[in-house]
Amino acid sequence: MSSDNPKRKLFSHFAALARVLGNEHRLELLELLAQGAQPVEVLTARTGISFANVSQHLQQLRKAGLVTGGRRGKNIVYRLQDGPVVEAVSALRALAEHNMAEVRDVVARYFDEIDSLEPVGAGELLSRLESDSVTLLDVRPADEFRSGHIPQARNITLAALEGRISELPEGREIIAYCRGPYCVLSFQAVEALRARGFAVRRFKEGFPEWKAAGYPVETA
Amino acid sequence: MSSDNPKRKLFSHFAALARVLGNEHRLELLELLAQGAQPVEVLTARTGISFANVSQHLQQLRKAGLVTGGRRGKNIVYRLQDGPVVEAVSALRALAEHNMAEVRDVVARYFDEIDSLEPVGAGELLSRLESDSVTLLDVRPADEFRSGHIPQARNITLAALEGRISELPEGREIIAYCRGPYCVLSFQAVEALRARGFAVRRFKEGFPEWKAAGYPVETA
DNA sequence: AGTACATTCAATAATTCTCTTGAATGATCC
DNA sequence: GGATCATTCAAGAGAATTATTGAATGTACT
Repeated sequence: MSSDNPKRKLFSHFAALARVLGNEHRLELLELLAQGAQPVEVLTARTGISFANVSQHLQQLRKAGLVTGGRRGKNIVYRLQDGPVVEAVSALRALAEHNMAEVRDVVARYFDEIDSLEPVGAGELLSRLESDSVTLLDVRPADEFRSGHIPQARNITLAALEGRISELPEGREIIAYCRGPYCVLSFQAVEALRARGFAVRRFKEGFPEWKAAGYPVETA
Repeated sequence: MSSDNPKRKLFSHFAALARVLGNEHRLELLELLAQGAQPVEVLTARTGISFANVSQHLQQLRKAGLVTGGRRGKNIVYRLQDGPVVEAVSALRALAEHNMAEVRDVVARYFDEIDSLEPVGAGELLSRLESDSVTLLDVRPADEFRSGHIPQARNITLAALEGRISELPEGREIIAYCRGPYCVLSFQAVEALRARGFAVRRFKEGFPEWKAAGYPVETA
C-alpha cells in the first residue's frame, strides 16, 4: 500500500548493498583491504581464491562504491573507499554475535577456549600506551604493518615469532593485535607466548577498527 | 592460505546474515517490526507482499535470529528479537548513503527536494521537548503509535491530517516523525502542513532509531 | 465436534549468483 | 616493437534465491 516509490527504491539499493556484503570472500577481501591497499595479486595469494574470481569480487565491491582500484606500475591496486565500511561490517558482526546462535557457539568453542582472558579495549589500550606500561605487538604481515599500525607497535610476524622471541622484554605485559577481532594470528601469538611464560592479552579488535574509531595511526 | 578454519566459518555466518538483510522485502518487514510487534496479516497488508511470501521471509528472519514469532490468539505475532538489529540496518543505510552514487541521487532528487530544511537531530529534539517549545507529530498508523512512541507526541495519521488540522496549535514549530529517515509519510505531512503555513521540520530519523539510541519511549 | 481462519509447508518455475575456463586488454620491460 | 605480465572480460554450468500456487496444520469460535 501507500505506493512509496522512492522509499522502495532506496530499500532496494540498501538490499543490494547488503548482498554485496553477503559473501564470505568479499568480506575477507574487505578485511584485507582495511589493512591497507593491495594489488590483486597479493589478495589472490592471501585469500587462496582464484585470480579471476578475486577480480570479479573486487569489481562488485567497486560497483557498490566500497573500494577503488587504480593502476600503480604494472599492478592495479585496490583500496578501501572513504566511508563507513569498517563500521558497517562491525555492525554486521555485532549483530551476528548477538543474535546468531551458531556464531556464539563458534566463538565460545573456539576462540574463548584459546584465550579466556578478557581482551583489552581500545580506550584501555590507548592509556596503557600513553603511560608506556605495555609492549604492543603487531603480528600481521610486514606490508600491512607498513601501510598503517597502532603507534609504538612492534611488528613480528607469527612465523618469525619463535626466532625473535628474545627481542621481547620480560616482566612487562604484552598486548597483541592483528587484522580484526577474529584474526587467528593474534590468538596463535598469544598461545605461543603464554607457553613461554609471557603475560599476554589480545586487543579486542584489530587495526581497522582502531583506525575507524579515530585513534592515532602511524605509517612507516 | 593460513587455513583459518574458525575465522572462515565465522565469515561465512556473517555473510549469511548479510544475505538475510539483502532483500528489500525483508528490510521493509524489519522496518515495520521495529515499530512494534505485528501479526503476519498486518505485515501482509502493510507491505503489499503476498501472504505466503511474507511468511517465508519472516521465517528466514527468524532463522537468522532477527525476529521471533509467538502465537497470540488466532494470530502469530512477530516481533524484533533483542539485539542490535536497528543499529545494523542503520549502519547499512549510512554506508549506502555515503558510498553509493545511486542512493545519493535518489535522496537528493526526491527527498531533499520536498524538504530542503535541515532535519532535527535526536539531541536537539529531546531538548526542545524538555523545554516544551515544540509540537511533536507522529504520523504513523495508530497501532504503531500505541505500541511505542516518542514522549509528548500526538498521533495524527497522514490520512486524517487534513480533517484534524485545526487541532494543531498555530505559531509554534511542529516536528514530524515517522518510521525511519525515509518514511514517506513524514515528508508528505511536512509538505501538507507547510502548504497551510505551518512551520514544520522533520525529525532526522524515526521511532526505531530513537528507541535504539536509548532515548525515552512512551507506550500507551 | 465441526467449521472457519491464520499461517506454514511443499513443489515448481524464473531469476540471480558464483566459480571456472580461456581469450582479450593494456601497461611495462628489454 | 615485441614479449611479458597483471588484470579483466565473456561465456557457461551449477547452485542458491525468490514468488506463486495449492495443500496441510493447528487454533479458535459456535
